[in-house]
Amino acid sequence: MYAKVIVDVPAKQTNHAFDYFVPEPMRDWVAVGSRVGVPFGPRKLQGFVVELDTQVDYDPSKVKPLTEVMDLYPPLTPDLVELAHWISQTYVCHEVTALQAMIPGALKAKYERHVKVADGGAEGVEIEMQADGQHKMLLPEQLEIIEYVRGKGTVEIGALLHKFAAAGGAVKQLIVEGMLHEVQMIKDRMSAKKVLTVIPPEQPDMLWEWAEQLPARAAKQKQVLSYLAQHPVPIKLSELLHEVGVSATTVKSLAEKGWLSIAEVEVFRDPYAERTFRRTEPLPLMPAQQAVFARIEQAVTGNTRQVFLLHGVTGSGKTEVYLQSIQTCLDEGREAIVLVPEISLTPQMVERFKGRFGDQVAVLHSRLSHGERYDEWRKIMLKQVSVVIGARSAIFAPFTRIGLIIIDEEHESSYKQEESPKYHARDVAIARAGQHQSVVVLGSATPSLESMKRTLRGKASTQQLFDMNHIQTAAAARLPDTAVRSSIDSLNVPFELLSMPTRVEGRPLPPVHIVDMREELRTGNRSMFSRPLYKAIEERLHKKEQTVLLLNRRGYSTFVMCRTCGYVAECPHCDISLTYHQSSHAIRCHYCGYAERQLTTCPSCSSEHIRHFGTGTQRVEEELNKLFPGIRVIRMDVDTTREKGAHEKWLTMFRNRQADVLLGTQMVAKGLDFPHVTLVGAIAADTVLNLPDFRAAERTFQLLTQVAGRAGRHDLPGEVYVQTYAPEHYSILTASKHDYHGFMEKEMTLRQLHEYPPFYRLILLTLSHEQLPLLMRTAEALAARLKELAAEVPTIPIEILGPVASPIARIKDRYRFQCMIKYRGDTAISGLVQQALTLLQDVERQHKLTISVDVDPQMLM
DNA sequence: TGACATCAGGAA
DNA sequence: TCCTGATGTCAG
Repeated sequence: MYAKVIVDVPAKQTNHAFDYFVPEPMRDWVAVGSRVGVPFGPRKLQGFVVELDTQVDYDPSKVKPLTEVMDLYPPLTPDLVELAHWISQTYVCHEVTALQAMIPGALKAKYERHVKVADGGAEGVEIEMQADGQHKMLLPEQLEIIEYVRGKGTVEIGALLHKFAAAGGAVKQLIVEGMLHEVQMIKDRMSAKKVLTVIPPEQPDMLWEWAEQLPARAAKQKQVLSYLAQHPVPIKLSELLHEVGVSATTVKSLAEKGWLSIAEVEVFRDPYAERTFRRTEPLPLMPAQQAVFARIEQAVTGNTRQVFLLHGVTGSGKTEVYLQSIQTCLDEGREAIVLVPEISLTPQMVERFKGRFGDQVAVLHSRLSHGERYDEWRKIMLKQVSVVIGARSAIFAPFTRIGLIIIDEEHESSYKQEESPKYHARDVAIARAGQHQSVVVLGSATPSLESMKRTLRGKASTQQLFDMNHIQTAAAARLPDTAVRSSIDSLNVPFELLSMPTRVEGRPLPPVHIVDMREELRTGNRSMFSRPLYKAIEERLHKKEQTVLLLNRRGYSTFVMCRTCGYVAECPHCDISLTYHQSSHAIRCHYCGYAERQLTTCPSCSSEHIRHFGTGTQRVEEELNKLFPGIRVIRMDVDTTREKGAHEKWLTMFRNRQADVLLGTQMVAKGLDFPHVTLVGAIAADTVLNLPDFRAAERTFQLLTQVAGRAGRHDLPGEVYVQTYAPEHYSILTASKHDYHGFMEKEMTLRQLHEYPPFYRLILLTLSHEQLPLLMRTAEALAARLKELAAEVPTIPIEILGPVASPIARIKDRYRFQCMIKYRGDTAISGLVQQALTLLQDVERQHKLTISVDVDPQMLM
């Protein structure tokens, strides 16, 4: 039997499966999805089995055997292996990169090189016979090294070199001469946590008898035996010691007598072990919820692939619909995956799922430690759970019978991974649903334009409006050979729109007041709080109600500027201004980590009038304290929530009304639900609007809608204040009227007019290199090649834009240039990109030029 | 990617 | 002639 293996070398030349022989004893263990150790040239590497076969095309005499199987159970399912291939094709990345993204970081291979004393080598003698018959004298330090290694068994090379650094090349020489044998090891970064556990005998009654046999002075041992006789179940050693009040030796001596056994038992690091979740029952559904649920239920029980786009206003009860849909899925004996944006994976959210499904739920998010994350993942793999809730990468949960995939806040850009593989979890979800014939529910109060457009397909009236651009599959067939090989599809599945236009129990959406900050300035208010918002906050303080304030950090300046000459501190390695960090009194670069002391004088004009603009939230907090002495403010931003559990701590405090104001960035806009919040203020609603991004209006609309949704969700009515310098902008106007459709229509028209997604698709290619001329030449060559290739596919209009300097033209002393491919239709053309990239292969390697490909980019940086 | 072979050029 | 660094090639 042979295995095709993708090896752990992310390079173009090795981006294909290699054949290995599977030795007889391993056959029962190796499967598609197994992690294996393989010899690769002179090295030993980790790889993933992607196929098993009885024969090979390659010269069988050159095929090497697998050296080890890393796991008892393959960490990937065959469908994930197939999906990895689809991802590597669709998003233009190496296949290992995609495979690697599917397993927890704890299983990432760590390569270690060890040495041991060679068999029969240097058996305590000073003279060793060489193969060529020569006698060689070993130097004293070499002997010392050999004795050291012999004593330890095996020693890691780095450690050995370090210890015997003084002996010069002695270690290396010993390896070359064959005295020391090199062993390459592949290790996991993390292993299952094991705990010493005491296991009572099969017949607990015996314990009493044995206790009798013990001499009277062995009182402690007797205590242990009687405890176990009363509780004849396995117990952690540490727990037993604590309960009975004895030492480990006591228990060990009992184990030596064979009366009980001590074993290492795997345990799960459960981050929620300390918590109990109040069990909840399904709530009665409102008519709109009921209608939506019925449709989903029908699809789930019908076992068909179907993608629903659920448009539900904030507070319309989407979560309850999710919960009941999952229940249906579980009743069908299938599993469910729930994706939420990292930022809204709050304790509140987890609580709702744990409350309904208890131990059936695994939770995956970035705040877990490596070990916790690994253990949650293993629960999924070992089928101990059937629901997983997590951020983006939870889409790769190794389930085998997926019935339902839910993506909450479908429009969130955090579903797009910014590093390779640059996949979009929404599209991966649809692809995976195709493999399992499962249902996908995309939920949002503000569905993305991409998703919205896909609900309109095939409807004549809207088709006209939005000019659906169907590319026939025949055209796809003429694409460059590597275009789409996989049977998986994701891009051509139409969505069905479901909607829940009202809040539960008929609660009104809160009124939104737009405050024109230009007007405030004109009438002499230079504070960041407008008079209406100031009054509103004052009123809440009076009535002991709570306020949520949102400051959009993105696009908000935190730079350092000289007020005399206008000098702005910039990073010497990147073309970006340095940001001020109040906590460390330093100014630093976001991209490369460069930092310097806070300036006291201007390096350009020596003026002392330096203005350090602190992070936006800090400034707002200061101002709040100044305006409302004694106000209790909780500030939530990257600085205050870095610590583990900090997020939860602040929110609990706010819920318990230990603060009047919750001030924060994006993270306060998502999914939070506090009954006493009656006022929501957006301090600077239009900061995003000014970014050079075609999605700026959409982002602004989404954010305002989300944050407005935090007010008045319970019995107390709420209101919202939006401060802006662009009060007439349609994204702000429509958001203030809760008018999603109005916004959508306007934005669709504009996107089409300007030839942006979702009418056109984009692929962003970014090249970077230290030397500008070489970079520019290469970028030009790439663009030219792309144009050539594009001309060969006349059925699809493909436009090549650029090359131009990237918006951030230099990062870490490397210049950056980008090309944009813009094309119509829903056909993947990544094959074309792959072809063009082969042209640059040698430049890439020789001159260390890097190219990054981003299919359907979310950020155009 | 990284281990190794091969080659060119400088120092001894 | 040896050593060093650059460049090229290959991996089952």
